[in-house]
Amino acid sequence: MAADRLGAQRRRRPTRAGTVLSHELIVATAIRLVDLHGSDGLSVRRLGAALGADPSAIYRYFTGTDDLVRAVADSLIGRALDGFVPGPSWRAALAEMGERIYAGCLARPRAAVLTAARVTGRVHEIQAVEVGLGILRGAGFGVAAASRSYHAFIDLTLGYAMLDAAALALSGAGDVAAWGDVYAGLPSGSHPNIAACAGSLEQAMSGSAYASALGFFLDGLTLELERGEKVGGRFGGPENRL
Amino acid sequence: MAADRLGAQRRRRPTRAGTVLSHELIVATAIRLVDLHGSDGLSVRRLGAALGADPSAIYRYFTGTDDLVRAVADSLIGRALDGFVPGPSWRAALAEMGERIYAGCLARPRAAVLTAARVTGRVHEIQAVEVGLGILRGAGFGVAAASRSYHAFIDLTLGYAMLDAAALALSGAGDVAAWGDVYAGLPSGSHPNIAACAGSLEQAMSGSAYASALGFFLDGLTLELERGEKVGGRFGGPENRL
DNA sequence: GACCTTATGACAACGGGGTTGACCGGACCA
DNA sequence: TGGTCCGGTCAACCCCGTTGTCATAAGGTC
Repeated sequence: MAADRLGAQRRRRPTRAGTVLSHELIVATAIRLVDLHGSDGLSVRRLGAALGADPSAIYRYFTGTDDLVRAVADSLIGRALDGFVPGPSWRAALAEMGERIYAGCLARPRAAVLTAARVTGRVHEIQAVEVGLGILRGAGFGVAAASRSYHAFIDLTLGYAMLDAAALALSGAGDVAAWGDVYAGLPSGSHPNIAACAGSLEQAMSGSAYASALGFFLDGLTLELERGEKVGGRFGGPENRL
Repeated sequence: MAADRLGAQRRRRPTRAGTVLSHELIVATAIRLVDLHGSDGLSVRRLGAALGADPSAIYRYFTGTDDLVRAVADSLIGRALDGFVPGPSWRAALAEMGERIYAGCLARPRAAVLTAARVTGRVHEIQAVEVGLGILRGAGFGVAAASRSYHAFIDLTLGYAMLDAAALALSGAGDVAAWGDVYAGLPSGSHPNIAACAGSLEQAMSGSAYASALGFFLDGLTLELERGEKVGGRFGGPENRL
């Protein structure tokens, strides 16, 4: 009986602590919790406490943890792309869309780790797919090529976002410290290349490679588009390489 | 007291059930567990049961769940790159390395989801970094460029691997079903692009975009290398774009 | 306002999880 | 033979997700 998201619920009784629950409030509180205590810090019980409500009340709004996480993911997508309207250049539009999503993930790394790999199937994600496909189709890709290109694009973005977010989220907690601690002191005898790169390795690993990877990717798309236009006109056949 | 990985432990007492524990056995059993019951199926208690040992015995070998997961991750890296020797062509070598890691992740998607974002700081990962840097430096990249390129390369690979593994691991469990269920039936009025791409979207989303993305990436690296060689000789300055 | 319906919050309980400290037995060395 | 200590076991701690049941206030109807 939980989580019918159609139509705002009509009867809202304040919690014992006085707060009035809603999907939005719960999701927002969950995001705050994750930001604060890390991705492990999100638990139904803690969320209930943070809301001033009994944990089980959450099950009136979401079918379970999974459903809640998906709602969180969708909310983050919405925030990242809020107010985004693609300009005339498909390349610039795609670049901005990617940068926005990437930046949104890095802004809340702990939440991104939790959500970046999820398919939400909700409004904001659907909207993003719609806009992304529109950009690509407007550029001249056919439906098959646009679908595949969008997939490659969004996975590229989310992949880098998740890895960089994970590195950021775990900063100092052990994982990333390894780049400084473990890799810095390896002897050049057994690991000549690591030793040679010692200084720049840690710096490179803590930075982001998304921007350049996205550039390469867009270059590839551009090339493919030109090739497709030369061969098959505006709607490249489905047999394009990508 | 736990988990001094230096030197094989000398005193091994068989478990009540008769098995003789070791780091390797525990890691292998953990991988088997994850493959079987999914990433949530790995628990210290279940692992203990599967080993025929008390759960707490595991803490004699690993400091905690995190340490164990890192060991699992490193073991998977080792398997993926076992016997890999880069050939003379840096591009082919990097491509094979990427494909191996990617394939290794997809072969055990449930384990990959758990481990792909982790920095293990252990032997196999170190070996992989050493080899990868060697390939790039052999191609002519300077230390800074090689470090950055390796980062971009490995994140590209792991990012796609993790997303595709997640999609595979959750097949039928809700996430991926969304592409068929939610996106297939959207009206063309409100979502014209999704509706137009309906057929190819689901297909595109279930497939992999890694191969083409890797191709784009290698094209970009090649271009950058040529440009660097034209400008600064064999060792391009650290100010290269990537 | 009285009354019924029902949405929704609270409570208690279930099984399972990670982790720890105490215990202890047997393996190794002298 | 005896001491040391590695490493397996046990019991217990507190946290977790989830569910079934109950209680109560919101909202509509008359």
